[in-house]
Amino acid sequence: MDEFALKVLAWYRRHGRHDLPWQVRDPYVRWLAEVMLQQTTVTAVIPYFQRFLTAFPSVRALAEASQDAVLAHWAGLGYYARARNLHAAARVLTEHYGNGFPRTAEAWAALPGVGPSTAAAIVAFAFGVPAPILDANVRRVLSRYHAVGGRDARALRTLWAHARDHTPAHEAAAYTQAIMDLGALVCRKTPDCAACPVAAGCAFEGEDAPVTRRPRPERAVFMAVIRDPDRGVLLVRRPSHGVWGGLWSLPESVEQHDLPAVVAALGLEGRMGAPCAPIHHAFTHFRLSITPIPVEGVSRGLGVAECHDVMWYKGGGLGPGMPAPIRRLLNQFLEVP
DNA sequence: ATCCAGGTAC
DNA sequence: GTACCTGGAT
Ligand code: SF4
Repeated sequence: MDEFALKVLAWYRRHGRHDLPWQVRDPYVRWLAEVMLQQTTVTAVIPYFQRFLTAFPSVRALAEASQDAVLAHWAGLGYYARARNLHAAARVLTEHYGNGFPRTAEAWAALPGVGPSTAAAIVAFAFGVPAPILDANVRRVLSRYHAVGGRDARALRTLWAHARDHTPAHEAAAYTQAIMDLGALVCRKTPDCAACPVAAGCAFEGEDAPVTRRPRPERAVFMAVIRDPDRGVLLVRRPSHGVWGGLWSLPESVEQHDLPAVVAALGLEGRMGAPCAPIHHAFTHFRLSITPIPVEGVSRGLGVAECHDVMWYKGGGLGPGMPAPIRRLLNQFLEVP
């Protein structure tokens, strides 16, 4: 076996993570966990993983669920295309694989929301297939160990080749977790090289390739908080593509003076209250300022009936799937009416 | 307020 | 290349 892999495996037995809740063989569990772990840290994932798995304990249960139920259990975790893709992929799996699963990384990667690293991690963990991964942790380790500069396509190809060369034919599951843990626990942004099992062969010179950060433009929206003593707060479903796709949110407009028309289009009449203090929310690619505007005295009996894209929410329970800042905002409004 | 952690789809 | 999220640390 590759010397590098031997050392990483030996380190992992003593210092790696062995009790994460998804460390089982079940392909469904590993798939769910790997998708949740995309762009998301372990501590953020754990509570969502457990709730989600309780609600949808099998591929079939997930496939038979509504998208609303799936999004409700994903709400707050972010990157909601993951939930929509997971749901769609569950339906593909039940249709094409029955109660079975793909056995190759290529077949997994053909499913929506499963890219090369996720696919490789799934087959390595569930079936012991020696498929290389290159997530952020592995990439950091290998780019330093082999002194691969740059973040361009050529550097990426080189790193994939190194990942493939290091991945052992046996113990692929343990090695995959081991190299991820090494990146997460030792070869962090500021590496702890004194604790690293492969320091002797490492070519790291102390400088990573620079990351380019784009400036984040500002956007602003106004959101109507339409309250009714009996029915709660009115929510509308967001379009299935774009930010917060498919989640429930508040009626909104880009211009404040357009908000009454948005409310009127829902068949409602009420007084526009004074705007509340804006909420600031940062996305990867822009910053959003949300100004809530309470709408009071909505006439009883008026308003569109609840339908596929409009609902009243009284609070309590899991509730509909809402973006994190909207959830926080509503918690305030529903606590202090 | 700003930085930081983290893959896939188009 | 650009779109897509959140919570925690500083
Ligand atoms: S020696 Fe340091 S830089 Fe090299 S792989 Fe280990 S932790 Fe990373």
